[in-house]
Amino acid sequence: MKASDRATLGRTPMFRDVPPEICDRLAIGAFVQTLPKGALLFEQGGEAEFLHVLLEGRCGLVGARSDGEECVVEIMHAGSAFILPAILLEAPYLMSARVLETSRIAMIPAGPLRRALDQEPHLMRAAAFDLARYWRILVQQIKDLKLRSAHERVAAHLSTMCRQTAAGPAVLNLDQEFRSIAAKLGMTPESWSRSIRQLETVGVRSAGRRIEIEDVARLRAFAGVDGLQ
Amino acid sequence: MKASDRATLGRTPMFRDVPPEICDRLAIGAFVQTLPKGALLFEQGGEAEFLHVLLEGRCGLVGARSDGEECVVEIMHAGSAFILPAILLEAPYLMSARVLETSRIAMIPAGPLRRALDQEPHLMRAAAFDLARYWRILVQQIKDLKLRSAHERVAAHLSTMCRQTAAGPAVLNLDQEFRSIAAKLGMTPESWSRSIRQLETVGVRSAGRRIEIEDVARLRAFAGVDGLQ
DNA sequence: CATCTGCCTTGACCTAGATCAACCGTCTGG
DNA sequence: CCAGACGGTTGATCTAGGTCAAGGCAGATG
Repeated sequence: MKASDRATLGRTPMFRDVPPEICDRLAIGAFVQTLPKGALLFEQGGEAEFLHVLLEGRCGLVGARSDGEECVVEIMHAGSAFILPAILLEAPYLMSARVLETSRIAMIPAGPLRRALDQEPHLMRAAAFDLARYWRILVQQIKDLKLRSAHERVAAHLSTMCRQTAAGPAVLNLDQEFRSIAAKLGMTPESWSRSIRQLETVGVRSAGRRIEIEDVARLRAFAGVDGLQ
Repeated sequence: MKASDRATLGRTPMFRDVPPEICDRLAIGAFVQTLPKGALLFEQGGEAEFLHVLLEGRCGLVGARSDGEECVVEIMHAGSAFILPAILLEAPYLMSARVLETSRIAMIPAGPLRRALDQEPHLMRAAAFDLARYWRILVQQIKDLKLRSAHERVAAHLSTMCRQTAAGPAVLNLDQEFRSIAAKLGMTPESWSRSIRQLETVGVRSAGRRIEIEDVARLRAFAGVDGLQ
């Protein structure tokens, strides 16, 4: 593992508060993979052999049915560690992971990680906090699916995309494929397209990947955002 | 806290593997509440002041929109601890909790718990494992919502209700209100009713709260259960 | 015993969003 | 330069499941 990768790892939410010497120890046993778009990182039902830390790029966690139907459960961005629960519980993966755009991924072997977790309270603490953060993200997503319409989910997504802006105008440059965003939001690309259209009524103007928002507060109000996310 | 409650607490998944003396310390600062059906345990957006451990009964975790619309995210059964993430992160509740049937709940103050977590690796470890288990439950639920139809979710629910039976016939006696189950499964009571009806085609016979299943394996196949839950 | 209230079921209807199909830019490789 | 391939848009249609309204039934209450 290169020094620059080691540094990136140390800035990750999961490892940020872990003493450097523990990180170093884990980094020694780890390696970094660069994978192209479309690569399958691991498969639902498989044994968890590595903690994956996304240094750069984007990956999708997708659930599959027995009949081959798939859905995107979550999209991981640079800095995210997955899939810790499977490692802790020594349980098979609940989802597959697919690379959405060329990614650099640190692979930390499960065995040494489990041992380090048991020996280093700091690391276990970091793991617990990381899990707690993800728990909230998942809960938020369930709330989204259960009590927001597709239009509202799109509005909520856009407004979290510009979370630094409290109110007033904003401009977004969406770099993800629309199909991935749509899948994450639990809708088809067609519906995403129509929703973007629909949002013109609350001051959202779109031109390709560039999206102009007249007033973020207005968009938030439409989405029914509760300030908890 | 009564001795019997203390014993129940010690059999909980969260506290099972925690050394008794640590449990005792927490139990001293804790108290037990008995609440009737309908009581509001805590409210979305509020500050997390207690870890709640459900000793007996059932509670629903419900998310709310700003306009008052609500949805059930999860139903907690006896033995479950909630809501740990809010306590760890000192973040406001993402959901409200409502008592679904008369419940006894151990209330463990957040401050002492946080301190104990930081001092006792065993406790932090137990917390991490508990969070990991819940993470998987939530992921499973998202997969359910995104790639199963209402009928299939009902089938899946029934088949997990009789998870001790691998195949062959089974009889269930559902003691929860149907409306709660329906809400948890993300559908209306009417749809639940119709789904139960529909499942007659795969050998499910229902009479009030008693449900007979001709062949659990057949039901599982219909639900597309993947053996991971 | 009669009434009421809450839970469940059933039927008729409606709508959000999926599906299917055609089409349009843009980018890539020959 | 042209031919695909790919990602996105748009329109037409279909359907799962929500909504609304009307009972039915059982347990609580007078």
